[in-house]
Amino acid sequence: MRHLLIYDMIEAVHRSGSIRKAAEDTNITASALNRRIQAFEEEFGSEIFERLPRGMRLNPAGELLLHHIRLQRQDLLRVHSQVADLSGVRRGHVKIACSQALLPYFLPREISKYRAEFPDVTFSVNVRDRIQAEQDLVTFESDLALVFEPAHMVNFEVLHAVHQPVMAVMSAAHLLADRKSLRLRECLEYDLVLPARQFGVRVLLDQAAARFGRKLEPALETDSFDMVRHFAAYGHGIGFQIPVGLNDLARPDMSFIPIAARDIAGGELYLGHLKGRTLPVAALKFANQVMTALSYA
Amino acid sequence: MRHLLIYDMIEAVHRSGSIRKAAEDTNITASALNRRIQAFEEEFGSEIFERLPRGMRLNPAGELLLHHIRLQRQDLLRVHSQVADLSGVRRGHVKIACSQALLPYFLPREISKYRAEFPDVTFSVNVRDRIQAEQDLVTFESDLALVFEPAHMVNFEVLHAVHQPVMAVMSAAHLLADRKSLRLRECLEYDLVLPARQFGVRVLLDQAAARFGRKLEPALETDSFDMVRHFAAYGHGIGFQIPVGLNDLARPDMSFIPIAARDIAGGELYLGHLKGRTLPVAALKFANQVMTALSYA
DNA sequence: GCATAGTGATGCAAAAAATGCAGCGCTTTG
DNA sequence: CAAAGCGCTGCATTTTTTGCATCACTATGC
Repeated sequence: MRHLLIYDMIEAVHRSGSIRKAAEDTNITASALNRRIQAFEEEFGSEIFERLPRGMRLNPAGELLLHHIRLQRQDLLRVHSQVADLSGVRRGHVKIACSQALLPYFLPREISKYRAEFPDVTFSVNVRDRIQAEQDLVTFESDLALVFEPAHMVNFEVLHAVHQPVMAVMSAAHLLADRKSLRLRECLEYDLVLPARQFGVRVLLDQAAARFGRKLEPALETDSFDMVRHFAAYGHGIGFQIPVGLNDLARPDMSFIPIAARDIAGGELYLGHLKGRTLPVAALKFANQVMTALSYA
Repeated sequence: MRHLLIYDMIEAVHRSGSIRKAAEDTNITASALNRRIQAFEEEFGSEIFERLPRGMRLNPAGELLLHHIRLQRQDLLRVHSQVADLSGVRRGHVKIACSQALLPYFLPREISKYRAEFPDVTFSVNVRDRIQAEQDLVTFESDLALVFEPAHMVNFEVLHAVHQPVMAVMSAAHLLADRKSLRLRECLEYDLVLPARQFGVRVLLDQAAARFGRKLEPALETDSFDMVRHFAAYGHGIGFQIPVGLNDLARPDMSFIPIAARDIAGGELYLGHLKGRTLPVAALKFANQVMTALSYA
């Protein structure tokens, strides 16, 4: 959109931190770019950049404007997608920020299912912890977030929530593998493989352990849920995961056993978007599909 | 904002229904305007106007775009007002759609109070019935709506609600003027002056009368709440109003008596804005003031 | 302590885009 | 069937934007 080029330029300057660098990205001369920024500030009624000896930085007014620009752009995208929808074409792009737990089974399955019906809809999936996910929504980096026990929820509008107990994950050959339920205390007798502290499951585990005066000392601490599963599968250790990230059928060599609710109540997996946003058609339809999938999981 | 001129042009064409008429409003030639519209449609990827023999009309895609344009413009206004706020200047403009009942005392008082603190904030007040008010929010004609018993509430995000019993309004010399409470049945013995059918108070009255098999036959039916008060004050009739529109001190010649709750439960006066909107600073601050005023009314 | 490389700003001429004018083809209206 | 109103378009003109060269300034490195 030619008339919104100035917004691209502002963002380019913001990203690169200097007019000259931004000029290259924008395929324009530094002088032209400089004058457009100046003209814009003149019209806007206030400066939006601080002029530092090393370049340009957004001032508070610029930060506010930047958010408007992003909102504006995303809303225009939504209009485009709705217009495409009018003419019967189902196009669009859905951007998802999600917890690692959704990657192995849940999201691939849901995305395939959706694209089977609407092959012209494309997806981006960004792995984010529960703090980053909300930030992603604020910057319009993602349309939807699917996270376990999100941290703030200030800008988060919940579309759906589903309860997830904490599951112990171990080799099918493990001594405890045939149990229907496990007490947390029993697990502590074995090597533990735990997700890093920024993850929701870990927080729940730490809290539970603290309640009976223990501190968890994992044999392996990792930020990869894949690693948790693999280490548990091939060693004698015990890992922890939430059900949505597990699949009995795919792993007959492993055993997944819920931790007794009196030890760890579990947490909520939330699907949501930025408060007050109107989602593009494609994102909204996909969100609806995910909601039913979560309900019958 | 020069780069958003095309939006003004689109709106001008939409308003006037033809390029040639819109060209005059825009201070531009019809040919130039025509080509800008065409260029925009080209870029946008689809036509936004239907070409009729008598002029131009927005097609569905155009309607969607128009809403985006309005949202975009209002959000930019909000940014401006927040930027002004940054530099310590409290500027802005607050647009209110409200019921007639708020006009005589409530809004003048609140607006004065607000402007005493921030004299550079200006206001527009549009009198709207409960159906129009919501429409006003959707078209961004107003930032805030303050209405009694709104009709749909689909696009309405409630900030505050306060209960309002229905009050009988009469001359201080009226036979019933000294009562502490009135049954609806008693009022029906006298000449009635009622607001027209689109108003919330009237709806409540009609419903209540219907419950004991009566149909209200007003001596005077009017769409002016002022008229209701004046007729009641100078005749022997009885009018009806909600408390927020009345002021004992200002009218010692009149008497305001609540109708028994078992006859008419009353209704809610709502303060709200368009669902999902971020209000400009000034509108938000004023809304907060109104909320406290309503709470202690 | 001074050269260097980086920054944003600006005057001026060239290039590009937008505009105004006049006129075409069309449809409805009286 | 003429008149009036509509959107559209070719062409000359005006306005705006751009690129180049250069200035003034400030950290950084030797």
